[in-house]
Amino acid sequence: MRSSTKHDDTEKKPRGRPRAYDPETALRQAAEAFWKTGYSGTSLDDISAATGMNRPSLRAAFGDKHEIYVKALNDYWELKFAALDRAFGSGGTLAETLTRVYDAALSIYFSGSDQVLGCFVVGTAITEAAGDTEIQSIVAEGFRRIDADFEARFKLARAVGDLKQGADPKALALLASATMHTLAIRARAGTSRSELKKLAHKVVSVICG
Amino acid sequence: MRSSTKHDDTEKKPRGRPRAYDPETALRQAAEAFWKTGYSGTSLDDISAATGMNRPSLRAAFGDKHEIYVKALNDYWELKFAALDRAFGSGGTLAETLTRVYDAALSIYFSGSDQVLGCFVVGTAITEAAGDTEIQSIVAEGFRRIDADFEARFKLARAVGDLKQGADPKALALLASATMHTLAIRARAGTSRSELKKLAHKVVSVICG
DNA sequence: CATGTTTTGTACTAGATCGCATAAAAAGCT
DNA sequence: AGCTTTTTATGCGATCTAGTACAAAACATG
Repeated sequence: MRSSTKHDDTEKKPRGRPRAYDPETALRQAAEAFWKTGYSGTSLDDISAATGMNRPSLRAAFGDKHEIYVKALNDYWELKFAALDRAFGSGGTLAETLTRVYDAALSIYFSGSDQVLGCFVVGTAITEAAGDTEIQSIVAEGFRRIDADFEARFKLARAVGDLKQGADPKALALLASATMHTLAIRARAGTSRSELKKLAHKVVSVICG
Repeated sequence: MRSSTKHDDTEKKPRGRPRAYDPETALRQAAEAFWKTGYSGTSLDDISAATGMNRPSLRAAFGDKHEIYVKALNDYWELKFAALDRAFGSGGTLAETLTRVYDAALSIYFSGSDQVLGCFVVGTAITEAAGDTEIQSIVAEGFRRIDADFEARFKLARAVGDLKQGADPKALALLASATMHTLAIRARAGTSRSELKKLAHKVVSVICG
């Protein structure tokens, strides 16, 4: 938001003691901790261990536990949207695009360094969403966006003749999103990546065939 | 398991002080507590408050926190399977059956007394599944069974001519399960019941039409 | 009515968890 | 070098959490 995603040499050096840790990577490490054990299952000490920062530094940098989680959640959505945008935007047939989208999702779901963690949102935020309106609305907004992306792609496919005229883009978009949800769930439930790739392939065949 | 689901008058009266709470309803109350706030987010004191039992009684009746949760999880699967079996077994066309199945699922997902809680498994067990092999296998086994139920129903539909010969029952079963998953997720993310009913209707139309 | 049996209710211990207060460290500025 | 600023690091206190020990209560049996 405010500072150096790309280093900006016009910035003056800050006044006091320099930070020992990069905020971006620290947030990502905190997110990984939440990703493994969920919001309630992760203590600030866990996050402290994951980032190498001590608790007062964590608080100064990101706020309390809830704020850290919300930042991690927003960060995850950005990561995911970026990956999906790339998958949606690389051209090709509808089937090719859908396959790329699901591959991109699986790459994230299987990105855990030592375990399979699935989707951060489905795997951790959904649990909190029931009792936390802020998290709930962040989650819902992300889903809306993905639904819209799918729907736009199906409309395009129908216009181009890649999909038959009678097809309902909104209905297909919901099915496409549902497929992403089931991938997220099943990844965390232990289904292997190759199995999920087959699942995605079958779905693409049904939708496009 | 061992005793009175239906009261069994051949049982002798137990020897000591009678239980103040019915184990079955207590377990259901404990499950509702977990359902709201997840495994880690629910303390034994919360469960104690929900059931009216104090902690030593809880432990004597159900074991430690993890055992209580596992019992609640198995109990939920039983409840859900019973509802699905009814929905699958009531005859009618494929479209009618699927609609009944999703209605049954939504009835459970919206059964919370004061909030919408979605699916117990998707909303709470999936979070734990990543780091808990016992929970993971219980979850995975339930999914397998539902997948199989759907597949059997699609095979039947194809045999009866309710579905075109080229249809792939396994692929459709995965789509049908995915739809249930997305209902579970979206319910907890705040989507209204009527909206989800429409979603299910669209999916049924795509699958059957 | 005394005894044994089982459950309930209270209370204590140990450890986890979080927030915060305070000191020490590391830099820039004059 | 001394002062200011910002971060890091340590540690304390209050609360939460889980497990368990122990006494009281409630019942059946003889």
